[in-house]
Amino acid sequence: MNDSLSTRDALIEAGLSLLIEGGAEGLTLRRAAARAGVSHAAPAHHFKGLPGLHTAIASRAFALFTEAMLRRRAAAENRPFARLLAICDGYLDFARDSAGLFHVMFACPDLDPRDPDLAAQSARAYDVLREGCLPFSGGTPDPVLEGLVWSSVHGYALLGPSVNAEAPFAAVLARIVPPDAP
Amino acid sequence: MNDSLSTRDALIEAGLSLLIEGGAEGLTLRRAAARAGVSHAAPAHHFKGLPGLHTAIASRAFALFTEAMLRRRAAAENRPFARLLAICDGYLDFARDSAGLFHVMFACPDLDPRDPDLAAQSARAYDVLREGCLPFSGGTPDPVLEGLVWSSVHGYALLGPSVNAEAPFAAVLARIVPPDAP
DNA sequence: GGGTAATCTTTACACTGTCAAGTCTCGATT
DNA sequence: AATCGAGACTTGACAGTGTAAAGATTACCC
Repeated sequence: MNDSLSTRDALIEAGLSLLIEGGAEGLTLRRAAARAGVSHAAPAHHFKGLPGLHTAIASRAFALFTEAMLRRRAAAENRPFARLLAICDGYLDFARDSAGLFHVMFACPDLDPRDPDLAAQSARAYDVLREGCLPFSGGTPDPVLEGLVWSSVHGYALLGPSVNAEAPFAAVLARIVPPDAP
Repeated sequence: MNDSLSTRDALIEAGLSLLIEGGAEGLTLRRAAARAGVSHAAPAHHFKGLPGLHTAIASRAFALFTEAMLRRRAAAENRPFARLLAICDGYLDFARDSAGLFHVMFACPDLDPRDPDLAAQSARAYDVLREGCLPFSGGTPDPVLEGLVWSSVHGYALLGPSVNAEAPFAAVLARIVPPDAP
């Protein structure tokens, strides 16, 4: 039984590494099974087919995603703009360096949106962003500001090189919230 | 020869309808070939494999995308904020109603970025957005503002329901550029 | 006319996800 | 303690995918 948990995790870990190495197209049920050392039909017992594996992987990926944002935030100055920018930089780092995971998290049409684990992990990630916005609305949540920041960084991450050249994200963010006073 | 052009177009048209009917997973080389009335290997002569078909379809889809934005803009009041909002609404309409096409245009990892047709059509689409931003920067282009608007509407389109409830896009846009005076 | 290039079909191959049936192990019940 | 049974996993098969090679057919140009 502990063994079963271990192969389930092994399958998720194998899927993560396949996505990191080979991008969005690198992940395959059979390849993940092979890398985990089990037969090609083993995943069907732990997940509901490929969509199930996708959502399990996305759940883990959201945890790594949150970690990337927190890591950046911890290294930033403790001032509102610097902190929010650091969070967004973590967002952009992850989207750039782990494009395969990012793709499964946000562009995979077969994720199970009712999976409680996935919902919890993604909520945790968004909470980081939300909390970074708080200082700009006097400590009480401002849904419109949160939606704007979130949409902006997400769109910026996906559009990528088309915008970056002429508009670094720090400049974009400075149009949304006031930069720290010198 | 005219026949060859016609089957090439028939393949693209078949791909478009498959994407509209069945979403991103509805498109298949073989299905498009069958719907176009040719054998499953015919597409290989007109496109470089599936990636080639994808970029050809994306090119056409960008034209429809531009059309959706222009249609909305034409029905809007001739005031800066109303026009830019209308353009963005066209953007969001298309992303919602033609999710399959939108996915191929923006989330397909195998598009050929050097295809001149695709580059031209996507540039045409972005020009609409850019021109909608002009009145807010005194008539001279403002790359940072363009990047902000573009990222915001794109991110908003993809994050979709997670944000919409509490933050309609009109409210989001009103944080970026000043609404029209009453 | 003869040849040539393009268009399309046929055939084959490796790979994918999924399903059905069988094997095995281990724990609980009687 | 023997038996049962449920879960984990394998094996084998199937339909469907993209791609490549090789052959047919057609249209066009010299």
